[in-house]
Parts: sequence; structure tokens; C-alpha cells
Amino acid sequence: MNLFAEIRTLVTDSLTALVAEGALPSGLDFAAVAVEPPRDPSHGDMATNAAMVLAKPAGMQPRAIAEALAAKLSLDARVTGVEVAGPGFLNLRLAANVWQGVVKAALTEGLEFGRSMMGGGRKVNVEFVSANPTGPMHVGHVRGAVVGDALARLLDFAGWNVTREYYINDGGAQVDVLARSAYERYREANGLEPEIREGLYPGDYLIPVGEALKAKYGASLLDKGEEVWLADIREIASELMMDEIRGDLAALNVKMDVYSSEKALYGTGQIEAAIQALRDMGLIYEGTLEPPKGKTLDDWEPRVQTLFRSTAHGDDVDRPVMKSDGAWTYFAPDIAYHYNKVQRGFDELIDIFGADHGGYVKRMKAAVSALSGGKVPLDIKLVQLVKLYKNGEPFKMSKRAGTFVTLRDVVEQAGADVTRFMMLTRKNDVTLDFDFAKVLEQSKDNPVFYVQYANARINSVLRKSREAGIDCGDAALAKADLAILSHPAEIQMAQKLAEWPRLVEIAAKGNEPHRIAFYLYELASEFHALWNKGNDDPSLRFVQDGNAATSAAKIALARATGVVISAGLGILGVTPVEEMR
RNA sequence: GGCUCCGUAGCUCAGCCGGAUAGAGCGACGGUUUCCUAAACCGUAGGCCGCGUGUUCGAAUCACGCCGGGGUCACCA
Repeated sequence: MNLFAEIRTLVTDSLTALVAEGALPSGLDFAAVAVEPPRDPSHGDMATNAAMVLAKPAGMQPRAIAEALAAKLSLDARVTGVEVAGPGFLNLRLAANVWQGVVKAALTEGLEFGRSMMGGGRKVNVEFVSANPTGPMHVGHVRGAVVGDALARLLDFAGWNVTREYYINDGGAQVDVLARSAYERYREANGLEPEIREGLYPGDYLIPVGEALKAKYGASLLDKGEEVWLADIREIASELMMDEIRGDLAALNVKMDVYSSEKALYGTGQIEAAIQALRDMGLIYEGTLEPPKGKTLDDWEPRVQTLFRSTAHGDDVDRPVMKSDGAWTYFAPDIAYHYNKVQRGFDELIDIFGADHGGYVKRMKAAVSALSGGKVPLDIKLVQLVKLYKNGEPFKMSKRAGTFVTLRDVVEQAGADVTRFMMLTRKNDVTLDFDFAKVLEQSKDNPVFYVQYANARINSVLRKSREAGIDCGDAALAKADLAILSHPAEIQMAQKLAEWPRLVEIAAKGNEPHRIAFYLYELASEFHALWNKGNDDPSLRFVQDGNAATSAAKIALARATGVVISAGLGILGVTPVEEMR
């Protein structure tokens, strides 16, 4: 149930009726008509801009349209007041039972309350994390992992058919470096001194890999050159690193549906086929790029390369797909990979990248635009840096690698739920400060705690009510006489609940999971306020001694709030806390 | 220099597919506890929404140009 959508339908139906009566000219487009919560509560419960957006196309004064529409709307039983205000807004007041109905809907629909059909079952692929399989995930990956996973959950809730996908970059030089690094650990496992040369990965997470290699090969590779072992060790080491990464993701409560391998694209003709497809469109040519303007590169020299004419699809310069030695650039398999996603039938693609990949956005969009004939939109979300602090001081440490803070470090210190919520308290394109001390603080300065505390209070009410012998099942509460919820503070709470389905759609439309976190904070704030009003006015307390009917109605309101908090936390991938003693 | 993100209260940030008197938390000041968890709540103070021009009935929001800060910039992935 989405009350705003229902009232918007009422508005557009009324407009259609006015057209039929000749009060409005025919052929008007109602797409721009919006029904929204007004910023100022004194402006009523809902406001519509219908008269203003239609004034010009209808060739009428906004006020004339507004008055005609007001007359129509006031005939509806749900509408108790309509007034024309400001430049032509129509402010609506709705009957109390409309808001009480929202409480009932939340109880009967449960965690499905707010689920939307907006996605229409369209297939969307969300690619995120895609960290190189050369070591454990570090803090830089955490935000992308959380944003991607929460976005996937959000889109699922809003009616999309979602696939979460990880692209394993196991085809380039970095996995050779991994293999050489692992070989040194293999020598170490055999009692020799490892030579961790400049450019190799020094982290001690490769020690177990060395052990595993010793278990498999004994001492047989010690006197061999890398032409003998490189390919095999590359394979084994990157497999083990992916196990590590899967474990890291699990620790963050992130699950992938599909892992795709870059290496698997080589030798199958997929890269050649993708490039050929572009060539057939006349988008591949041999040429020489200009040096970047304004930036002097000492080692720049003109080179003939195989280039993708990405400028034909919005990029600023054309991009090389093949090196001068004839090997593919990183971009080529990435084109093939995205082509593969298009061919698998996804209607929409989303990539979550770190902000350092900002320069990659236009060329990737150009490739997808070309290869899908402009039919598959690619949205790329860049997540900005996370800066770590502890008590306001910049924080650097790692138990495991010496050089970087790992995902495990963060999860062990802060917990998966807190980490996830905090990563969503900023929109993706703003840098985020993460203070290990602050995120564990139990105060309203900490939004995770604040929301969880509201949920704990709700559960406390339910516990006590059950002890008092009241049936607190959702079905029973839904049958309560909700007309009892007539106090303005209670109506206001119900109004906040009514915004939930609308918010889900707004967040999904913009691929903006952070909006869920902000809404939950506001919802918790409304609840805490209502809770405290019970101090001054005992009639606002949820449990009313000796009056089962009144208690049931008020508990229903609390429970409905709890349902929405749980549903919202579910989208964020955060487990609701029942009790916080 | 190109591209890109950011610039809103003392601080950290929401709001931005145009809408009414621009919001929240922290910090400051002042209140609330016989009560279902005060781990909370209520109130006061605090703003050329970086600057300018344009579009519009209407701009924090859209366009263009500046200023300031971050990221990034050919055969690395």
C-alpha cells in the first residue's frame, strides 16, 4: 500500500473527470503532477502541484484549476479538507482513518509493507567489489561492498530481478606478481629465506599459501624456474585468495550470485568477438593518440595502437584496446565482460567503482552504449574514500598486512551491522569519516544505535504486553480498534510510516540506498518523541493498564513502526536488535 | 590543462528529476525522570545554500562561467 500513490491516482482521476466535463482542455499530460508530503505540517497532510504544472499547457490561471480540482477532491471520503495556497498549491487534509489504515497495512503486510512493483521484474545486474584476487579485502573495498549489496537488496524490494556479480580480475600482470610472491612463501615453507623483492606483495597472508604449495609440491619446485611453476601457482594462489575474499564478504554479510572471471574470457574468442562487434560498427581503428593536454609525460612517445572510437558515444578521447605489442589492454576484456552481461539479457547494468576509477566511467558507458545499441543503460556509482579515525585521530594499522587496514580489521572492531549502517550514512559521492570509537558509542550521535534503540524500545513494549496477557501477534493487533489512535502525535507517527513505500521508490529510482538509512533515523526520531510524550501525557503510553482495547491499538502503532524499522534495516543488511540492556 | 566529485548553521552532513518561511545531529545555552529503558525528549540561539549570469510564475535544486578543495589523466590493472 502506497498512500501517496493512491492519492495521486485520486488527483489524476479527478483531473480526467474535469476534462470530461469540459472544465479543462483535453490532451493534457499529467506526468508532472506530484503528490508529496508538505515541508511544513501547517500546509496539511499532502500537497499537490497539479494546478501549477497544468496552468501553462491548459492556458488557464493556476487558481482556477485549483478551485475546480478542490471541489472534485473534497467529494472523496478520504479527504476532509482542501485549500488553495501560495502560488497554486492544493493542500489536502486526510481523515484520521486513512492514517490508521496505514498502521493496519503495515501489520497485515508485515515486512512486505512498502514493497514496490516499480522495477516491473526487469533484470538488473549489480557488479560490485571486483577486488583483485591478490590479497584480503581492505578498508577501501568495504564501502563499495556495502553500497552494492544494499543497492541490490533495495532494487529487489522495489521490484527488480537482481543479480549480484563479482568480476575477478585474474587475467593481468598482478596475478603473476601474486604467483611470484607466493613462490617466495613456498620457499619459506621449505625452510629457505624468502626474497620479497620490491614490487612483490609482502603481506603475511601469503604464508598459508606457501604452506599449501609445500603440501602439494613438497620441495620439487625449489630448483625450477618460473616457466615451470608460474601458471600453476598463479591458479592455486588466486583460488586461495578468492576463498579469502569470499570469507571477507561473508563476514560483512554480503553474498554474490555470480563470480565472473576475466581469465576465462581469454582463449575463448569472447574478447575478439566483442572487439569485432565494435569493428563492424566502424568503431575500431588503428591510430595514434595525442598526448594528454596540460600534463607533461616524460616518457610519452607517439604510438600506433588499436583504438576504440569511444568519442562516438560520449567519451572525451578514443581509448586503446590493444597494446603496441599486440596484447589486449585491461579495457578489452572489460568490454567483453560487459558485452557478455548485455548478451545474458540484462535490461539494466550497474557498476559500483571506487572514486579512483572515475576516469573509467565514460569509456565503459561508451562501450555498453555501442554494444547494446543504446538499449541497456549502465549506471556507474563511484564511491568516495573512507577515512578511518579513532577518537578523532587518523587511524592506521593492520594486524595482518602491515601496510593496510583490512576489511576483517574493521568488522572485528566495529561489527558487521555497525559497519554496514555507517557506510550508508553518506551518499556515495561524498567522502565518509569512520571513527571506530564513535560508531560504538551509545548515544544519538550514533545513528546505528539510535535506530536500534527505537526498535529495542518497541520490543520492550511488546514483551511487557505479552506478559500482561495481551495478544501481540500481528494478526491480532491488526484487528484492534485503530480509531483509538486519534491523538495528533499518534497520527503523526502513522504519517511517517505512510512515507515508507514512497521513500523506497525514490531511493530505488536514484539507486540511492543511503536514503533508507536517513529515513530510518527520522522514523526512530518520531518514535522516541512519541515515547517521551508518554511521560507528560499518560494517555499516550503504549501500555494502558486495565484497558485492553486501548492498549492493543497503541501497541499496534508501536509494532507497525517496528515492522518498518525491520524492513528498512533488512534492506541495509543490518540485523535488528531486540534488546539493548 | 582535460574529465569528474564536493562547497548548505561554529563542526559533520541531509535536501537537489524546480515549489511555499532551507532541515537534522554534534557543539553552545535553558528545561524535562513517581512513568513502557533519561542510552531518550522539549525549547532557544545560530544561514548572502561558494560567487556571478541565465532559464522560469518560482532556483539550494536546472544551464553556462568563475573561485576553492579532493580524485583521476596514453601500451597499470
